[in-house]
Amino acid sequence: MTDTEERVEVGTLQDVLAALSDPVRLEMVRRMYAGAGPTPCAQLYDGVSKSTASHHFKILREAGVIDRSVIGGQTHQDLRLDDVEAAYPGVLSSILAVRPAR
Amino acid sequence: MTDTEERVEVGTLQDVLAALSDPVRLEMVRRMYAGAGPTPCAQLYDGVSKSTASHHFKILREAGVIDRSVIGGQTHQDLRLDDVEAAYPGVLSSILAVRPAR
DNA sequence: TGGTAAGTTCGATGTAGATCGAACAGGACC
DNA sequence: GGTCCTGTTCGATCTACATCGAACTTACCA
Repeated sequence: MTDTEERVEVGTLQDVLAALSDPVRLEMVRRMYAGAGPTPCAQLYDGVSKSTASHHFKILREAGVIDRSVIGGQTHQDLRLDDVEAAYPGVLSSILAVRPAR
Repeated sequence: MTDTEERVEVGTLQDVLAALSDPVRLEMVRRMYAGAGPTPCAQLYDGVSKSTASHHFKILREAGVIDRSVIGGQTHQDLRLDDVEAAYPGVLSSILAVRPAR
């Protein structure tokens, strides 16, 4: 069962850039992109604690970069690539295109 | 007379995003882009002090986003759009494409 | 009905950085 | 030589935020 929550507007360009300027968060976004689809939280980071990760998810969510959904009782994070692209064409996609291999 | 200084490599993507995530600095970059060409420092900001502006210039310079040149004894800042594009295609140009009018 | 696992929330802490004024350095110009 | 003008550097300050552990919530499962 998929239970998608209310999705807020994408934040300002400033919000989006600030959200992506943190290494932990950029890595999260990259993993979501690589995973293609809702991904359980725990697969999106390592090196920081659960509470820190949750803090970063919140910032990404408030910037409108990601979305939260609950699938079978488990929280998943979902990249809102299309929405961000619609708001700021090329910004997120070009960032994700950096470092094609590795 | 144009006296361009040693130009360092463009920083990491993280550096560039962090540099652009500050409102004062993004505005500086936008004005340089609009000006098209080396621009005197004073025209690139308002609302902050000289020393603060100089601090922001330094961060942009260290990220490889801008360049400093001295024209007729006066310091000018110059956007390194081509260099940043070469390193991270589409990133800076798509950011600058946001908010076409105003 | 416990127990475990996954996320969030809550304080607390530490550090990076945005900001300022004042002092300094280099040209242009008189 | 003096005197603006422009920009950088230097400390100092203050706030934002990245980080953690601990407590709480909810859901699944035995």
